[in-house]
Amino acid sequence: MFKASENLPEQVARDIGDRIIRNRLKPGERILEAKLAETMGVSRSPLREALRILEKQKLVELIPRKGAKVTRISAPQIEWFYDIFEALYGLVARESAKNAEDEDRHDLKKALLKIESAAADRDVEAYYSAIFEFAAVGLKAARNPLLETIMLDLWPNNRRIQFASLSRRAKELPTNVCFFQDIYQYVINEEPSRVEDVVKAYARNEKAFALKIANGKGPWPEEE
Amino acid sequence: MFKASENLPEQVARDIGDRIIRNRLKPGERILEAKLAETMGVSRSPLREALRILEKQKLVELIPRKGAKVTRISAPQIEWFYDIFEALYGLVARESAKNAEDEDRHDLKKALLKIESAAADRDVEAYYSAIFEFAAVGLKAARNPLLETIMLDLWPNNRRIQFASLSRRAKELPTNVCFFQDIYQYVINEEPSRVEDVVKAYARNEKAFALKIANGKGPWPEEE
DNA sequence: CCATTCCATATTGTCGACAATCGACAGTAT
DNA sequence: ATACTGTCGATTGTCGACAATATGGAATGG
Repeated sequence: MFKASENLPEQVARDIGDRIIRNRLKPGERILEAKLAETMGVSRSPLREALRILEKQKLVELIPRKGAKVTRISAPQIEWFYDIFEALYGLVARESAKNAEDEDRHDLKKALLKIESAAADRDVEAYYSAIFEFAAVGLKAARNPLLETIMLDLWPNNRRIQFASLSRRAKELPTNVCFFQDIYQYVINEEPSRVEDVVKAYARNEKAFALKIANGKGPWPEEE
Repeated sequence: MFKASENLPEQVARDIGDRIIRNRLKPGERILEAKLAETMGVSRSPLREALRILEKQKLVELIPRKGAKVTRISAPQIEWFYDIFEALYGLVARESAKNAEDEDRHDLKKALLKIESAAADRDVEAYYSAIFEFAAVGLKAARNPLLETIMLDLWPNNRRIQFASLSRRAKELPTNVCFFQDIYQYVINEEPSRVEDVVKAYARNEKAFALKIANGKGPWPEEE
């Protein structure tokens, strides 16, 4: 089922994580090691390591001697997540504006163009792929590898929260594109505190949107 | 009464983590699973899980098929760490001031008293134990469990950085106590942005101190 | 003399089996 | 009826063995 060429636990983690993000594994659902391992054609050892990876990404909760559960995600968790996201991505933005090299600016421009074209096409999938790329470039430009690992670990959670609202976001895209244009411009002009403010505002905007969705109608079915 | 017997991987992780913090395992040093497992009288399975925990705490670096290495910690790493610490602890501080209950304020007062008495005694060990307690109370009061787990994972790294300078800190204690007195006062008065500023200033202060030590004389012997 | 290939060895990755522990349920005493 | 206790099946935790892979050094060819 999986190629042995690349790291097995990470592949398994990516697969399970994707199922969680796409809500095929429900919040609160228990994960049985033996069953999942057999389903995926691996033994329990790599599967258990995968669970540790997913715990680091806050997609599952590991309770000693009781097993793994998919983490819940509703209004409070969304607030918790975006508050952290705001603080950390504000830092990323500031440091990017301070430390970016020409190459980074070039990559950022490329990512911005992708965002713009995806938004113009109303292609939500491509749009999210593009903003991830944009974020990744910013992360690299910030020149803080520790921050980079933390943010990359948090990213699946971001995707997970956004996933539920994918269909409703099409009409919001043009508005959000402005944020990225501003961010790009301020990075180019090396205005750290400006770009920090914009990114934080963007995070608050995302938070409000996600909360509106979550409260309007629980898109994340609970299951014990 | 009796503490529920802890699970093995966490005990192993704490033991190894402590050795890293106290610099008995040197930065860059490779960790051999079989040897360490035998030394500690456990098999490789719990030891490998312990390594995953330590990776989450950024005390070791896990490289697939090449094993585990103790992470390096010198000037750049110190900057990376404290920049993140500043952003996140600023958030903790602000949220604490907003969300603290009477009980939290009471616990904070107790922790502050411990800090003050330890500082008066020039008891560096007790001082660090007390500021951890102070920080933990703040973490609880912030009412953001996600942030709490992230910060608690980062804490060993904080201790590790501070460890090298323990002996040189005795004379600095009274200065630092003022920070905590301010923090306490602003939390009590529910002034989120004030306490955020103070905590961030504290973080920058710690960063500068740690960098001074690190540059003055490399207290963290490297070893390949 | 240097680079390259190949091999022996050391080390990590994966597996299946067994032990320890948990949760549910039935049985018993009050 | 209720609370306690023992037992059983299901599930996680740990182990030792084996497979896959990396590392370092010797042999080979340029």
